[in-house]
Formats: sequence, C-alpha cells, structure tokens
Amino acid sequence: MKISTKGRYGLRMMIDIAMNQQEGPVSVRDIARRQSLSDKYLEQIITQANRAGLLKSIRGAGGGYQLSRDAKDISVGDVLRAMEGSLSPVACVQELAGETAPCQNSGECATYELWRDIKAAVDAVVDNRSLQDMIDNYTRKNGDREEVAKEENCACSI
Amino acid sequence: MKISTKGRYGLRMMIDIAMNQQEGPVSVRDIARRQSLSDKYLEQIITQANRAGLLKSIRGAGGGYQLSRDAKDISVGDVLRAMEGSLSPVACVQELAGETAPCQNSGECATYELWRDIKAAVDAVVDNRSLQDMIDNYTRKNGDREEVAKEENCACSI
DNA sequence: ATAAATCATACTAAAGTAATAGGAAAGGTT
DNA sequence: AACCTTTCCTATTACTTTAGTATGATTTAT
Repeated sequence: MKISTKGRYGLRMMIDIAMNQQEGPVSVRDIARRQSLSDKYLEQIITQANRAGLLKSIRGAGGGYQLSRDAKDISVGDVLRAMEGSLSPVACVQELAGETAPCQNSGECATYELWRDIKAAVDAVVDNRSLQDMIDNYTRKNGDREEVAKEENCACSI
Repeated sequence: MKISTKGRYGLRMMIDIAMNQQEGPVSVRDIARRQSLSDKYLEQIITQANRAGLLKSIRGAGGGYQLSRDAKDISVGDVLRAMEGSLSPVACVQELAGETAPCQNSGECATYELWRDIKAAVDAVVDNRSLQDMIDNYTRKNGDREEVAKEENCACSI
C-alpha cells in the first residue's frame, strides 16, 4: 500500500513547477537541482505527467514546462494517478473510462464493498486537494522562506 | 498503492476460518482447497497471522487454526496490517508503537498533511469493519448458499 | 554554429512479490 | 510402537516491479 517514488517525486515536481513558473517555463534541470533528484529519472517522470496532459512543454533553449491548467484546477489525485495509475487497492475496483467498474463477481463477493470503500476514501482525499492547496499549506507553514532544509529520502520534503 | 496477494489471501483466509471453525480447528489444507490457493503459500500467510496473535494453533492430527478472538473483535485493519505492515502510503507517516509518528520534517513539509490524511482515511475504513461484518455482508448477499462460483484471480472472491 | 533544452528508447541493478521445496516436531489413532 | 496428519521452520527460486543510468536525436533561442 505504498506510493512509489514516481508518485512522490512527481508530486514534488508539480508543486515545484507551480511555485516557479511565474518567470517562464521551468526546466527539468532546475527542478532536479532544487529537489535533489536525478535529472534523468525526473525526465521520465515529467514525460509521464506531460503525456497525461498536466503540463505544457516548450522545447529548445530557454524551454521547459508549465502547468497546463491553473494550480487550483489540478488535483493531487490527477498527479498521483498520472504517476501511479489507479489508486484502487485491488484490480476488482478499477476505474474504466473514468467510472468505477466493479468486477463480475461483485454480486456474491464478501470483500467487494471493502475495496470499493477504501478506494472511495483515498479518492475523496486526493481529489479534494489541489496543487494550489499544497502551495498554500507550504507558505502558511514556512512564510516566504526561500530555502528549506530537506530531509534525505523524505517523501514529503519540498 | 496495491494490496498484495498476502493481504488479499490473508483476509480471505481469516474469513474462511471465521466461517468454518464451529466444528473445531480449521486446517491449512482445507482452507487452501476451499479458496483455491497453494497450500504452501497459505502456510506462510497463516504463520504470519498466527505470529501477529490473530489465531490460535492446535498442532498434530486433527489440528488446525481458530480465531484468537471473536470475529467481531478482529478488524480488517488488524488482518491487513499483519500481512502488509503499515497501511501508510509513505514512510513519513508511520505508526511507531501504535501511534502515528510524523517525520522530523513535518513542520515545514508541503505534503505531510496529505499523507497523514490518506492514512487516516484508509485506517477509518479498515478499523471500522470486523470479520463478522464481512461474514454478515457475505450471507446477506448469498443467503445460506454453501458453494459460490469463484472468479479466477479475483481479489474479493470468497 | 552553438548551447540549452525536450523527446525517445534501451538497458541494468536491486528489491520485492509470489510462490515452491524439503523436512523437523507435535499429537492423535490404531 | 508405528503411522498419519498436521503445524512449524527455513531455504531456494522465478518473476515482476522499482528506481535509476545511458545514449543519442530533435527543437529552438542566441
């Protein structure tokens, strides 16, 4: 039941872009430096977010990435699903074309409702929190401080 | 964010024991037959549940396992945590001696509250559902039918 | 031209998952 | 006492996923 590095790094990356895109597109290199992540690994991650439609890319020198929508219109769920795939705990409760598709056995199954409810509980949290909310939370906690000590291997550090 | 086979099989196993322990201890072999699982793999899983204190074992011929407590006093959370370890989505929000221990960075962290809230949402579901609730749900859906068609590779099938 | 950047794909090492295997120990039955 | 059933214990293996590295092509501003 863990979120992988792709999901965690991907979320840090998206927040980083949201916070730094005011003066033009943000490059992979800059994000990697700020977040202490591998350039090349981050490149894979950003490609995935880009293909999921969460970013706009500008190629060539001076290029980089920007959010495709306003930070308040991109949810944490959008980001995590782009990186992790479905957040469902089991295959029997998968979304199919945006809708939750129960498995064929669900009519007799003892545990179907359990998995469905776990999925719903996770979805409720991640879908009601936008990148803007994450930034607001950050600035509320840190004021306008630019640099923040980063714990090594800390999933939440940004 | 998936529950592994250990968690899924373990839960099916515990429900199976709860439903079949009236006439004495339930053997690994019988559970494996009923649930279409590998004897040897199930043995590992049941050992883990036993060591977590969820079962009582009776050795020797005619032996097997029984729940250590009443089915209504064993939660789905007890079972899943015994099999999966913590249900926290990240290491920063791990329980330590029963309490949720935030990581040292949590005071400045943009995402700490997110992970904490996901964990809390999952915990709320699994801790408020007992094995007895699972059985009740099953019998409500199936009546007293003994045999139920089992979907291959279905996480919820029991 | 050159440098800075995205884009694309292939490869690899390490870890975790899902089993399989073989036997020792305990306890009931004959 | 011999035998069978069952839990208990540990090691091994095959497979998959994760996390990252490597190489190079393409695009574009200066």
